[in-house]
Amino acid sequence: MPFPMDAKAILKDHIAKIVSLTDEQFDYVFSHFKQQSYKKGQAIISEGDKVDCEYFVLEGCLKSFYINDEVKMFILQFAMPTWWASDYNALYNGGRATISVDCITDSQVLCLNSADREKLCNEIHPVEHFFRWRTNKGYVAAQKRLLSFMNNDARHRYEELMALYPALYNIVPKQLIAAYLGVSRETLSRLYNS
Amino acid sequence: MPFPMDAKAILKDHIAKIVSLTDEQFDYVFSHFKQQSYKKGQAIISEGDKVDCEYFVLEGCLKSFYINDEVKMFILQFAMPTWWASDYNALYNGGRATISVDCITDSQVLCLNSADREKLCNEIHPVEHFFRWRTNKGYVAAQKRLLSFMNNDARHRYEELMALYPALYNIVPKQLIAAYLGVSRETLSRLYNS
DNA sequence: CGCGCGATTGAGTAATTTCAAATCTAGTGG
DNA sequence: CCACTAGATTTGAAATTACTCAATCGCGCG
Repeated sequence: MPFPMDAKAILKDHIAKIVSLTDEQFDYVFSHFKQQSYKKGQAIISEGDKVDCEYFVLEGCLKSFYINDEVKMFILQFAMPTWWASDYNALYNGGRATISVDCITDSQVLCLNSADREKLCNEIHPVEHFFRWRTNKGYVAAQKRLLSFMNNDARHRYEELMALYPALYNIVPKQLIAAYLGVSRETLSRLYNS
Repeated sequence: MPFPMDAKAILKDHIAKIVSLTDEQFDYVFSHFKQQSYKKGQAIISEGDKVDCEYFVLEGCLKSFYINDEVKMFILQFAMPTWWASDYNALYNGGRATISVDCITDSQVLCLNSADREKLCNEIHPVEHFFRWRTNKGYVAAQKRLLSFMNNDARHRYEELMALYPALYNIVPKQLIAAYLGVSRETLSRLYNS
């Protein structure tokens, strides 16, 4: 995707699905976002970083992940366009990142500072409503995934994931899918060849 | 615990930790809550119910759980005093309950209708802020638990749970702990006797 | 053509589950 | 105070499942 893209329109649409802002309000909100480009493989948040932004994906695909002591990676989230990503624990509690975020493909993001988000939430009630809605969606999704983890085996979770985001199949290497499902890549491979 | 208890003071404290409301505002907010008593084992939300309330625990202990086709139970959350519980998926998306909620011990709760919550969020900006904060906490906690599920074995998760809520050990039967950790009760038993 | 990364396959091992049986514990009624 | 019962917990043994490690395969790109 060589060039521009109306970041503003994309964000505006996204927000308008939930709350209505006047044009001035939206312009003001938008002025707090910074657009950034990243290349495939590039890190956005690395373990140990101070985290003060969250990222809205315009284009491309990010992953947020954790790497344990045995250097095994676990993927918390794939972030596709109009999704948000960050280390929300560090972002809200002010610690250093334990969750990393990087780019699976070349990506365009809008980045919003946490202090700015709080300011906007304070100044414009509908913005606060929007962020409550968004977090709520994330919460419900996380609970669903947790349940699926406890209840379903890896094959079932694999099919669930593919049904939900068919696009992933072509974009992300299978080992990342395995890291999302919480199984070894060998196990995943055996799963869908039988 | 034979008798009263200042429900109002408990909720007021809880909210005041996050946002400040005037006394009139809080009185108004509080007027939308209904206090209810439940006995040990009693159901608050059952699978298939229409869900239109969420519950703030004043006293006692609830669990929210899912039961699968093989009648195996998985616990999403133990709700202790000042925690909130409901089937948030059904509550926000308007479906029937797939998650049930019941009482592990005799309990006192304050119940808030979803329509009322939205009304209050609309009318009083700080209330919306409060609920955003609360949901955010839940979101971060759910992500942490998800990671722990992928990364740690059952023993580790058991120790984590006990470190976080030592009170549970004396209150809830071990099989419920197992249902929370996502292991069989036999495995849990073997875990902490070695 | 051959390198390198990702994906697959095989074999042995470790962890968890299931099913069944034995044990423990708190509360009840005599 | 004791016997009894229901529910909870523990233990054993076999079966299942996923893991690791190692080797092989397949394919795109220089």
